[in-house]
Amino acid sequence: MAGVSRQTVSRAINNKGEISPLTLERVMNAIHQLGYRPSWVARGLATQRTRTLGLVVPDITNPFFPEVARGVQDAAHTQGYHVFLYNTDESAEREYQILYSLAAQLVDGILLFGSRIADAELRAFVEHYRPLVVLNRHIVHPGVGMVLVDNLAGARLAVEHLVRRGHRYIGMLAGPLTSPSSMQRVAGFRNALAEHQLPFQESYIAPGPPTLDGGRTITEQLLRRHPEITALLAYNDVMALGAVQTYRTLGYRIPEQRAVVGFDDIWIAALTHPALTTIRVNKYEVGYRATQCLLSMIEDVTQCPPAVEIGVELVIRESA
Amino acid sequence: MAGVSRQTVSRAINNKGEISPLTLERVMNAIHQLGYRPSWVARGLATQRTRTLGLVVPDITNPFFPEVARGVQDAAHTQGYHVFLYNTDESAEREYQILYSLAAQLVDGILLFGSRIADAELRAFVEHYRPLVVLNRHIVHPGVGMVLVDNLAGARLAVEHLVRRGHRYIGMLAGPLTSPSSMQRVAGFRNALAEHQLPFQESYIAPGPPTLDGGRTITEQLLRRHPEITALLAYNDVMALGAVQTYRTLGYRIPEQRAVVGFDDIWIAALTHPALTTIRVNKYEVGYRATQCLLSMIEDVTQCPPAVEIGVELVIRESA
DNA sequence: TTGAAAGCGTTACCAA
DNA sequence: TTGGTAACGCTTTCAA
Repeated sequence: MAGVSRQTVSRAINNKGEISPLTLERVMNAIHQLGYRPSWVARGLATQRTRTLGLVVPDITNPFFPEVARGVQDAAHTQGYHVFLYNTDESAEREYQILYSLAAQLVDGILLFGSRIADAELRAFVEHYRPLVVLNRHIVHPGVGMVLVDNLAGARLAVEHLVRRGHRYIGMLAGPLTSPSSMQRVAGFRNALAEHQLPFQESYIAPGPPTLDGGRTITEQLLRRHPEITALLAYNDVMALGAVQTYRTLGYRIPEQRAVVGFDDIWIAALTHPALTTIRVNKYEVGYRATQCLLSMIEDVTQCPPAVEIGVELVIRESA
Repeated sequence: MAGVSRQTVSRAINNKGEISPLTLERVMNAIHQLGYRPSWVARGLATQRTRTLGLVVPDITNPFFPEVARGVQDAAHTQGYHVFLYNTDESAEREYQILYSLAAQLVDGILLFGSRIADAELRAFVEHYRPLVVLNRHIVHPGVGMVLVDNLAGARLAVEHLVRRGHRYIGMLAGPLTSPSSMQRVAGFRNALAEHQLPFQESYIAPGPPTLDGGRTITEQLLRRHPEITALLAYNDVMALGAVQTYRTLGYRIPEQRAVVGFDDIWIAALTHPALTTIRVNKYEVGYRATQCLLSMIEDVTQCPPAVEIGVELVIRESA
């Protein structure tokens, strides 16, 4: 319709110069009139780039991840990238399936949050496939980006706050032992207790599933074994909510008799009663900066900074 | 490596018969050893099908949508489809951008939730593009699937419950006037008041943004204008939470003096204090069945049933 | 049961 | 500044 070769049309669309303003205009007109849209697929085949990212999370229904996803989407969108979403349900097998289905030249890069797969395997994957960004794991390897939440500092902030409120016997509702984030928060908790020379026994740290119910039952156990404990740091807000429920049904007043600090500051934390004192993690930023890191690696594998650090903040509300 | 033509390899991969068990095995062995994965992109170009869906929501951060998304993912996954996620932020312009970027042969079908685009435009889009499923909109057109939540029944259930609790003056915190779901819930509210011959004024229905803050301020207004109102039906749980907050800061006891019923039954509704009495919408089912409908249309445009109906249920907790 | 050739819609490379 | 030709990696069609 514009009377030019398809090559010229290609030049017009991608406008990387080398085309006269006149033909450019003619081509653009034709494109408009025809409602022509270049095929993403054909382009992908020709360039070996799809401008597509894969976002892999344990469960988008987990209140931590929607905001992360939003950050990813927004960052991806500014560069014209599309985002695939996947849920692993914490299953390593499912994670493998997803990873290897993505390996079929579907995406240019992957955001892998809450991964269960071993470091070595991830390295191998990256070697003959595409760049990857992981959350809260330390894997130094070209093609692997890291986003690290300052979990150590977060746990310390929480403990310090509790100490200031006069608590001496503090327990921790740890998450799953397989979760690196949980292990980091536990480490921070340990350090902080030691720094303040607070009483400590190994059994002050009680691991469990990072759910409401997990929080409830672990709190009961801890209460039975260590009635001296008056304050709890939870692996995440959901567990903290469970702890609050247990304390309340047992008749404890919060925060006067028992105190609970959560972690993450999910949206609900401000709306419960009592509202949760917690360590805020900027989830949107996690997603946004992870994506920036990934995109820069897609341009050039050596580009991503060694690690993206995400700060953390104490939010004082009512539960402590 | 298997000593056969690529055609035979193709046959082996797609195993639609016409291949001897022996060669099949030889090919499969080679595939395994080489770690070969057929290119999604090349396949898409050849078949004009990407086995990919687009999920468009206002905001994945809105607690209604993660569960919907999960339903979509799960349904898509059973058929080997991948899912793109997009946020419109309720902007019609952004919605257009997304739709037309998807029109570049990227996806085989689209799930459009919370759309702001006019019916006619959607029909036009479907005509020269791909099938589409919409939520809570009535568009009868080949290639358009509908998922309809029974908002009318939901509002009736809520009003009946309030009446049973002795309320006569009932107001409604409506959502945005542009939202079809909100309008349906308002219509159900109107009907129910009429059925029970309850007092009604047009200003008993107060529209506002479907946010916590919207709920708060609309409740204040309503309280000032109509102090006789003792019970509220909210467009969604978030607004209901806002209403609860306003009532509590004003010193009303809930549910003794003032009652609030929400809508949707988002995850948080059970965890607030008081826990929210609400109308449950099975969000996972919305996503799952919408996707089933879409997938059947992708196979054959005439396949989707005229409308997928999603039932609704009264969940009695503490706020009413 | 297998293979050869063409085609899917773009971009890359080189020549004009 | 433009166009011709050859990829890109599959599937489809038809012939052997």
